Amino acid sequence: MSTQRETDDTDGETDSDLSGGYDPEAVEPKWRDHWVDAQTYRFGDGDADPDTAYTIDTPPPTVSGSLHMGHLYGHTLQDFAARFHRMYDGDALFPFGYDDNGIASELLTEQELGIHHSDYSRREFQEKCREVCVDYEESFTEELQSLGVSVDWSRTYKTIEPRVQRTSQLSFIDLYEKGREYRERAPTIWCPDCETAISQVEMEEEKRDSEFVDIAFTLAETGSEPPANPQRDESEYAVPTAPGDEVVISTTRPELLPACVAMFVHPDDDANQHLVGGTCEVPLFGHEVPIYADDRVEADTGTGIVMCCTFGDQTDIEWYQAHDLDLRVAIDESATMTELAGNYEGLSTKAARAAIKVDLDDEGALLARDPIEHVVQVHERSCDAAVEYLVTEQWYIEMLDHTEEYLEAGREMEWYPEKMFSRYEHWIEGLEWDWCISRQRDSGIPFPVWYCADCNEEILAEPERLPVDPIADEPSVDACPACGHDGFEPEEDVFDTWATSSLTPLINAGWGYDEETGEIGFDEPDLYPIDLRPQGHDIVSFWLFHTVVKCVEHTGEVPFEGVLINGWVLDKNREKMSSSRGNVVSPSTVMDEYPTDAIRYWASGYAVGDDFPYKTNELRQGEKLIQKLWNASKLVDDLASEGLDGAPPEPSGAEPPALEPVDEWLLSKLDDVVETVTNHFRGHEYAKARTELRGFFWDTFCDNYLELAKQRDGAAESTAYTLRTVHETVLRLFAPILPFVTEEVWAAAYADGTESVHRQSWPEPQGYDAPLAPGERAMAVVSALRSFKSDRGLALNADVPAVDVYGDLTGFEDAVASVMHVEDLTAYPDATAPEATAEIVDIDLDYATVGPKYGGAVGDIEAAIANEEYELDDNTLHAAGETLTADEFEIVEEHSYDGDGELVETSEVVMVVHLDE
RNA sequence: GGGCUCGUAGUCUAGUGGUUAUGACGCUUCCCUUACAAGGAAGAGAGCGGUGGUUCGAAUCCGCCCGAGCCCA
Repeated sequence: MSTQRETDDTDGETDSDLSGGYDPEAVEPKWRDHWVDAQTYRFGDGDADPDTAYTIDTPPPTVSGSLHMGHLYGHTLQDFAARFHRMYDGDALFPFGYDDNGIASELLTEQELGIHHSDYSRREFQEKCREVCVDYEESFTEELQSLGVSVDWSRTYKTIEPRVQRTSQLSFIDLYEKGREYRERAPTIWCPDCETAISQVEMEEEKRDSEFVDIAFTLAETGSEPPANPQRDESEYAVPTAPGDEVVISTTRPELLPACVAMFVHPDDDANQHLVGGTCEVPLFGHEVPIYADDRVEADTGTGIVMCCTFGDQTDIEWYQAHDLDLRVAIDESATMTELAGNYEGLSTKAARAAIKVDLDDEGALLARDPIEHVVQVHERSCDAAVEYLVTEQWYIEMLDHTEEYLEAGREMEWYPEKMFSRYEHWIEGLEWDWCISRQRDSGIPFPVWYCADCNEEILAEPERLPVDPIADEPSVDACPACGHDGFEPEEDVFDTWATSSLTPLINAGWGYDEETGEIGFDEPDLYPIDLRPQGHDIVSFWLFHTVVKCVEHTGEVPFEGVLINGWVLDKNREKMSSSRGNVVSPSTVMDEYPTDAIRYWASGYAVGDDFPYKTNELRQGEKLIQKLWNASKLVDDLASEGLDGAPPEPSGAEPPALEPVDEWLLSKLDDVVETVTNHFRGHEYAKARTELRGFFWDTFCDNYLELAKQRDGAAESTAYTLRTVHETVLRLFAPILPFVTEEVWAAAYADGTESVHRQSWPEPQGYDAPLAPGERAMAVVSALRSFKSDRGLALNADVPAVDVYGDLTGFEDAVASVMHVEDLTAYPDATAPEATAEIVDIDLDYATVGPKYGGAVGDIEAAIANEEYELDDNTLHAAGETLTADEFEIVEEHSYDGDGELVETSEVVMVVHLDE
């Protein structure tokens, strides 16, 4: 919509005036195009100090489809912060990136084109990936721009682009030189579908239907003398005691039998202790395996005897390492049975599983089969293949020795909301693996490494040569520095996606190698550390964590001042949206039906970090508000212009020499609102800012002040000034949440040229400190008179001959009288109504002071008051043997009145209304 | 199984020890009052998931139970 749009006559497009109704369908596209064309949000154009300007590190999404509600909410939330701080701090860096070098992008490409990466050369496949990603990214960008987020589109990046490749490879070299990386042959988590190592964080659990089978091994020898009467609770199988007896295990994976290297029983399993130290023969395959005791055996599952294969799960790996077991590899990188599997060689694991069951059955070794649903570890999201554990050679970043530093880094950041820190904390405390960063894939960023063909010496590329592709490029050295050999093998692996996407704070601040100084540093050091990192709460543990690891290791500094964690958008029944449930709501549907400002208003209405439901009736609130804002603006425009005898309104109009009390009252309230709202925005409390602002604008400004202003013929200058000042300030305060309608009104009422409301400074309190009490009392009188009229079926504009108010209304008499159509309004400060009698009906205790002071006696005091067993003299209350001072209680009176007119009494005001003249 | 959250009118939400619990949507009644009927005014509607404690006092603190979600095994 925006990037490819024709750019004709943008000046004409932004014409705005306040006539007619507000039409978001016309206004919003106009501004979203204009903002992109005019580069309204370009960073660094103003004269703001880059060191104090606000910076946001937006985590680059992987695009695998169109925008979903999570994107919509996440980006909107970031935009609240960006827009507020752009005004508050003078400028804001709000960049954007795409993560397109990961396995997710490759899977998308395979899916989209119906191909498999192994059918192409690496280069060819990379080309295809980029083509597919470009298409997706373009439409994603358009959708994001149509949301109107204030991203600086001149500061975008893709993680596959050469600049980012250079950064990623430099990161590898820097960490290598710091001694934080190593290469090792060890068991790794392997996806047989993608044919690559993956890290722990890329696994997820899935429930699958499976079959638990009981398989009989043959006992070759026992480790010690069996007990006389071995008993096993709840087992249908006899305890094996002599060679030749059956040793029964349960498994879901019989195809791992050829990889079986040991058997285990629990050390507390008395019935089977005699097996420990003995051996068993594996059925079908015939090899003998030792029997050990280990407390990692789950005694409650199966027969209490388990087999250990290299490798079926993570416990197998632990046993393999702890007991120094053999390595028998029966499954290869593509989940095909190896030579070790004998007759089953060449079968897939699935086919082998079926075949082995048949053969076990033939041999009488298959004792039982039970269908079960169990949890398997699968490769995340789109892949879904069950993982294997293979011994392979991989690169790792060492982390386990620095966990305390990473924890400290987490403590130094501000967490919004605070409770999310514990998720980070627990993740680090539970870390068990270093970070495997190599992937056997095509479309990532290659390791800048070669190996000596003779001695395996690691030879890294020089920083100034980056980016390099070791497969295509030669190392800079002619001979191995270690042994002098002149042949080299390129590293064929690529980085995992987090190795790159964990560098975004560095990418945004221009971290790199300076060829002139030969040092690594920042192009824009003022931008680092980054002020804010927004993040979904599901990926705090890995994405955010890995970013902290990388940045702390590279710079020694914590990368973020604050972390903003967003929750999920749930469906209208508070359930997570998912395609399998069929409850997904697409942002484009929502954006077709509601103004973007209304969507943003809805998105601002929840505490940061909380999940919240998508409810269409919640979106109506925002719709109503933007219409109200528009209509109020029209009235302000009218009134303020007339007030100045037709002179055009100016936001910078000078304060008139004398302000009317009602105007000063409103400006004083505005000061309070500015202060409160600013604090809410600073603390990312958007919902509170929203509520405060809406309340002031709608209730105080529109329902009270504007209604008054409409009726006031005199005091024009004071009113016009106040109307403009408050209106203009409210626009600025609403701008981060409602960018379209505020921009449109601003353009119509205040912009003197091309300046956007989003480039204005944030309002500050102006120092009005008129006492608020008379104004509040005046509003209470208005409210009570409205109620009075409503109760009697009178029109709100019905004339009332006279009202006597018993309270101080200084300065507000005329305003109240005109708005409520009272012909003769008299206020009697500190006077009681004549001919009125007051009767004490109750005494309210001030529990905040009475409670702690009198403790258990409070109940007695209350009882005494209820039974009227108390005495009042002057300012003290005697009850239940206690004496309470004046500040500890309040007398509640009820008035009766037998004069002319009707007594109207509320908690705030007492008055007499005369309906007859 | 462990950890962290959450449970307030029909719906969404505010409220982290002080006693007629906030606001909005929806609902009822009245009103087209010189911006706005997508408006205005007046109302009804919850005793805060259940339960047991602590306290003079609990939606707020503690225990247990029920329900939901996320993270980690």
